[in-house]
Amino acid sequence: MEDVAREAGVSRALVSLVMRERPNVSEARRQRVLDAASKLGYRPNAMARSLASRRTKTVGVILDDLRNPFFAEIAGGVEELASELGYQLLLAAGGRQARRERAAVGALLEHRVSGIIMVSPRMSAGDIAAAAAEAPLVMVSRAVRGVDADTVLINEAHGTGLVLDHLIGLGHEAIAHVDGGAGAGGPQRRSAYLRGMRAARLGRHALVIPGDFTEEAGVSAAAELVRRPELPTAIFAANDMVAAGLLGGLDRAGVAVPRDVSIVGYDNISLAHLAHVSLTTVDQPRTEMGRLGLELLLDRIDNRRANQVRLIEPTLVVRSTTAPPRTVTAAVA
Amino acid sequence: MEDVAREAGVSRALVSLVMRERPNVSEARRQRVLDAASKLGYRPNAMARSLASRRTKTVGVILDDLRNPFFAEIAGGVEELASELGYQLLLAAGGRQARRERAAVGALLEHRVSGIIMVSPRMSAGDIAAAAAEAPLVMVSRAVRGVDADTVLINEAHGTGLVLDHLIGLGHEAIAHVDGGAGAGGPQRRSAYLRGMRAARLGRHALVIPGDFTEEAGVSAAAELVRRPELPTAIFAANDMVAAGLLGGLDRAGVAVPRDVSIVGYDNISLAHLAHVSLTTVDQPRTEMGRLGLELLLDRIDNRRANQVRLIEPTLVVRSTTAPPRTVTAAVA
DNA sequence: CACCATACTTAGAGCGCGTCAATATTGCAA
DNA sequence: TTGCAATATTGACGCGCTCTAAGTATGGTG
Repeated sequence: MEDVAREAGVSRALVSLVMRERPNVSEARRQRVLDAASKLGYRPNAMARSLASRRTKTVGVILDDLRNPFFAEIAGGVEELASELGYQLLLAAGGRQARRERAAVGALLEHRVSGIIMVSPRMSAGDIAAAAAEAPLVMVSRAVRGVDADTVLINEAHGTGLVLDHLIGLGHEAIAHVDGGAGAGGPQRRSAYLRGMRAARLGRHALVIPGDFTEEAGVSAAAELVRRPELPTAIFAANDMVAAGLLGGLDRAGVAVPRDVSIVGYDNISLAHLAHVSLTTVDQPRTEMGRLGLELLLDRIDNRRANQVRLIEPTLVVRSTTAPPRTVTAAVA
Repeated sequence: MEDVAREAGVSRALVSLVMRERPNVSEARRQRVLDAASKLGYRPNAMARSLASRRTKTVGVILDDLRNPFFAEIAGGVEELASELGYQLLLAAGGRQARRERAAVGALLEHRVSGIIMVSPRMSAGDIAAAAAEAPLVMVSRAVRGVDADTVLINEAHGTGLVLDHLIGLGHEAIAHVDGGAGAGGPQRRSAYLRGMRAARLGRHALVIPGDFTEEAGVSAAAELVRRPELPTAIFAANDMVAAGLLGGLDRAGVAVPRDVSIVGYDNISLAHLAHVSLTTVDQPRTEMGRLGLELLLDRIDNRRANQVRLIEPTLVVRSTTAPPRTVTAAVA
C-alpha cells in the first residue's frame, strides 16, 4: 500500500480510501491510485482488511455433500446471490456426520465468517444453538425450536398433500410411502402422509417402507414391494432418488409404470424432467431457497431483528409416472 | 489469547504453541490451555494467524456453476480431500463468463488462498497465465500451453475412441455427433470424432450437429435429425445432458432407442445409470479428478517442481441405449 | 472578506496473532 | 554435584491494513 501511495504520489490514507471505494475522493486521484495499483500488481489483503475492520465479506455454507444435487443446487443459489453482492463463499461438507459438521462450524468460526448457512444439518439442537450464539445463523430445510436463527423451510405438509390429492384424485387408494429416514424432510413427509391417508379414510391402506434418500433405497423398496402378495397401486417416494430407484427396480421386476403402479417423487431434481424418466414429483425451488437463505442471513447481519421463518410452498409437477389405477382404468374401459 | 493465558496461568507464547499443535509442550499444560480456551470460548482468529504467518489453509475453487452436476461432483472431490487435510474451501462460480471468472480469481487472490483450482475455465490463456503468476494453480479439464500450472485432463481422444469402437463394433456406420460447442472437452471430442470416423473409413458418414452441453441442445438436435431424409443409426452426444435431450426428443418423435437409433453419452452423470435412462456413456471419475487436482495443488505448494499433466483415462459404460443398427439386426433375423 | 465544504495529508494506535532471541525453570541422568 | 535437554517465559516486532483525530490546501459562496 505504501508503494502504491508512493507510485501515485499520494498518501497511504488516500489509497485506503480508494480501495474501500469511499466517497469524497476526486476522480483524478482515484484513477491515479488505481493505475498505480494495477501497475504494481497490488491487491488489498483481505485478511489484513478484516483483521483491522473486524468485518468479513465471507459467509459459510455447511451442507451434506456437493455430489448430492439437492445440496449443490441450494449452494448454487447462495453462490449466485453472494457473488452479486460481493460476498465470498466458504464451503464445507458435513457428510451427514454431526462430528464433521461441528468441525466445519469451528473452522468457519475461526475464519470469522459474517454468517453461516446450514443446509439440513444433522447436529444436535444444542450444537446448533451454540453455533447460533457465535455467528448469525440461517438454517435451510431444518427447524429447531428455541434457536436464535432464521429458517427457510419447505411446507412439507402441503407438498405431501398435493401428492395425495393428486393420487386420490386419480382414484388410488392403496398408496404406499417409501420414507427418507431421519434426513431433512423425511419424518415430516412420512407423518404428513400418514395424517393425509387417515384424513382420506385410507388409513387401512397406509404402508410405510423404511428407506433413506438414496436410489438404492428405492431399488430395495421395489424388491420388498414385489415380494408382497399385493402391490399398491401408487407409491409416494420420499424423494426423486428413491423414485428413480423404484422405477428401475420395478422395471426389472416387470412392473410397468404408470400402468401397474403410479409413482410420485419429491424434489424435482434435474433428472426428473428427462423424457425417459418424466417423473411426477413435487418441485422445490432450490436456487430460490439458497438465495433466500443468504438474503435472510445478510439482513440478519445488519439489522438485528426477530427470528424469521420462511415457508416455501412447493408445487406438484405432473408428468408421466402417474395415471389412474389399473382397476379404474379397466372399469372405464 | 491473553485471556486464555491468564486463565490457564501460562504465557501467551505457550498458548500460541498449543494452538499450533507444536511439540515440546507438556501434556499437563496443554490440557490446561485447552480447558481454559474452551471455558472462555476462545477460537484462534484465522485471519490474524494467516496475516502473521503469511500462510493460509484455504484453497480456492473456480467452476462454472454448482448446479451442473459435473462441476459439483469435482468440487465434491476437492472438498473431500480438503477437509481430510484441514484445508478450507473458498468457492466461486464463473458462470461461463470470462469477466466473472477474472473477478473470482481476484477475490480469491485478495484472500491470499494458498492455491487455486480452476475447473474448465473460459478465461483467455493470458488471464490464466496472470493468475498462475500470483498463486499456485491447477487446471482441471482444460489445457493451456506455456502456463506455469498443473493440469488434470481427461483423455478425450481415448474416450471418443472407446465410443466409436463400440458403435463400429456393433456394426454402425452412420454415426452422427452432437457437439458441445466451445466448452471443456467439446472441441476435443469433436475433432477426435472426425479423426476416428476418417480412420475407420467412415468419413462420408461424419455429421456434426452443433450444440452445447445442455439438454435443450439435445432436444433441438433430435428435431434437426428427424427432419433429415435419413436418420443416422447412432448418435454420439457430447455429454449426458445432450444425450438425455436426444432421448427425450427422439422419443417424442416416435424414434425408438436403441432399436432405431443408438445413443452414447459422455460423463456418466448420476442420471445415466438410472434404469429408465440406462445410458451407454463414457465415465469420467469426477471425484477422483477433484481429489487429484487438490493433491497436485498441495504438492505444488510445498515442493516447487516441474509442471505436471495428469491424463485420466475414461472408461466406457455400456448400458441399454446402444444396440446393433436396424439393418444388421434385420439381416441377422 | 470571512466562512465553509471538499479533498487530501500526517501521525499513530491497534486488530490478533506468529516469530524470534534471550532467558529462566524444571526434571533427570551421570 | 554438574550438565543437559526439554519446557516455559518475556518482550518486542511486524504482518497489512482500518480508523480516528487533527490538521492543511483549494476553491467557491454569501
